[in-house]
Amino acid sequence: MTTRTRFAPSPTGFLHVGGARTALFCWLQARKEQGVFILRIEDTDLERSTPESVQAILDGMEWLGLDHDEGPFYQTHRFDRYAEVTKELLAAGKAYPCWCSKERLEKLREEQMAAGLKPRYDGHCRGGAEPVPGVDPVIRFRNPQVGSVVFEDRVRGRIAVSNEELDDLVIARPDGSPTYNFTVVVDDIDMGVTLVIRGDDHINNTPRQINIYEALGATPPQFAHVPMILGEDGARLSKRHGAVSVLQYREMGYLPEALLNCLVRLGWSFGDQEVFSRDEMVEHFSIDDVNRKAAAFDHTKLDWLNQHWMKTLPAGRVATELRPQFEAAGLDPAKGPALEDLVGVQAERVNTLKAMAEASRPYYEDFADFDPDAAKKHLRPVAAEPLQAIRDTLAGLAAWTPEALDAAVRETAERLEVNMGKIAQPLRVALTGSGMSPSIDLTLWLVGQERALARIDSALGFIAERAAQQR
RNA sequence: GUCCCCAUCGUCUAGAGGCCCAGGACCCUAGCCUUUCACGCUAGUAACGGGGGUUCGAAUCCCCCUGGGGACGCCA
Repeated sequence: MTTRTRFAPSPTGFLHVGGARTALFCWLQARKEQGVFILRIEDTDLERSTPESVQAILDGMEWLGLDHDEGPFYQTHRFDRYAEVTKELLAAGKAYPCWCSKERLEKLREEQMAAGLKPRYDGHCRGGAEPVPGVDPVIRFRNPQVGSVVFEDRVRGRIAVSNEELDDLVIARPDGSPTYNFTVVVDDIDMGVTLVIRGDDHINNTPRQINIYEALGATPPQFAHVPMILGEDGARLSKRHGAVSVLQYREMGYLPEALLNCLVRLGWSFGDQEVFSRDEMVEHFSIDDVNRKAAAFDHTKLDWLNQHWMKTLPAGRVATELRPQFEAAGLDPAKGPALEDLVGVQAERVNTLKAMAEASRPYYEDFADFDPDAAKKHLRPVAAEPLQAIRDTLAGLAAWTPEALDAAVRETAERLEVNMGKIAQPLRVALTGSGMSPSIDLTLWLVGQERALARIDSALGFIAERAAQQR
């Protein structure tokens, strides 16, 4: 039987990293077994679901490259189907209407808590109750009262829960709209899902869902409950941990390859291997190897992986992701070196694309001032001669290539009998305004001949002006 | 409160009774490389939560404790 997995987020917010990892695991397992990956939007909560969230989830999935084979299906389009199944259950006596008021239920809950019991519906209407005039009833599932539900979770192992712990859950509200525990079961049956991979906050729901499968005469799928992702402080990941939305990571300049790589290693490993390409993940991943412990999301590791992938991926691929960062930084890629060339030089110097765009500013637009510290240290009168010398050499250079530029700088230093530093540092400050940049040949290469000459002239002017002031 | 789940360096993890006085990676520190900043390379610090068992032998199996998380909705 072909494996069919599904990712079923509810559109009440963005796609966060926890959801993204669940989606990744579903996707990987399907791809690995050449199965089918289904996307389903669980939007039965009309109050909280928004079209923006749906779009954010779709965008996030697309950016990560987690493509689905079927769907997206929307539960709101399937209300007729749920109503139909509810009717069947009612007809078979496997569900019943309940007129209990919320007030009564609330009071019941409080009493049970006070008595040290687990709050559960007491079955007041289970035996058939008198309709309350003017009140639309909810529909409750008639859960077995004896025995226990046992299932073999593919990451947790055997889990057993006594039916005495469960109660008769609501499957339809007074207005007829269905509830979560019911819709998932109906959908997973209708969509032929064979393996349910989801967060372990759903473990407690599983036994009651299995009871519904059985009431419907269906064989439950396999389950795999993956541990949650925690924030860096070990608490459940939430907004206050900063970025949790996948799309925010794109904005911050992370590559999807890096985020995926980081996520896949949370709760899963393959020997000592840390770096995984998409293909390697598919090749080696197995849901059965996922461990049970909740893991904390580590941003520093993501930074490391991001840089790794910026250095490793084809420059053109990285450039594609870099382009939006230029726009965000207000930089025009047309006004400087080709982004592919830039990536080749900058990838090893920063760990996000955002930082790369920022660090590349001098190659795309003129800067107003020299960094005061760098200028003070390197744009001194003694630097005037080397700067003039290298300017003259550069002005006559026919080939503006890293090789030619490296040779030009070295020869000039040799000719003047000074250390490389004596010429490279002032030149660096002249070219970029700061004391930090790629190696001097590459810096020159990126700045370009025309700009380089003009900036050296500015620097020479700055030195002269400063000398005049001090005199 | 009741039920369920979890427990190896700061973090992610390897480890499925002897190969482990516990390995890798990130972070951090030191050194090397070097025209700056990085990259790279080398080295170092750092963990089996506690207590009982079982066993010739336990990080690995069992029990208790402690600590953490989750669920208990007419949310998903």
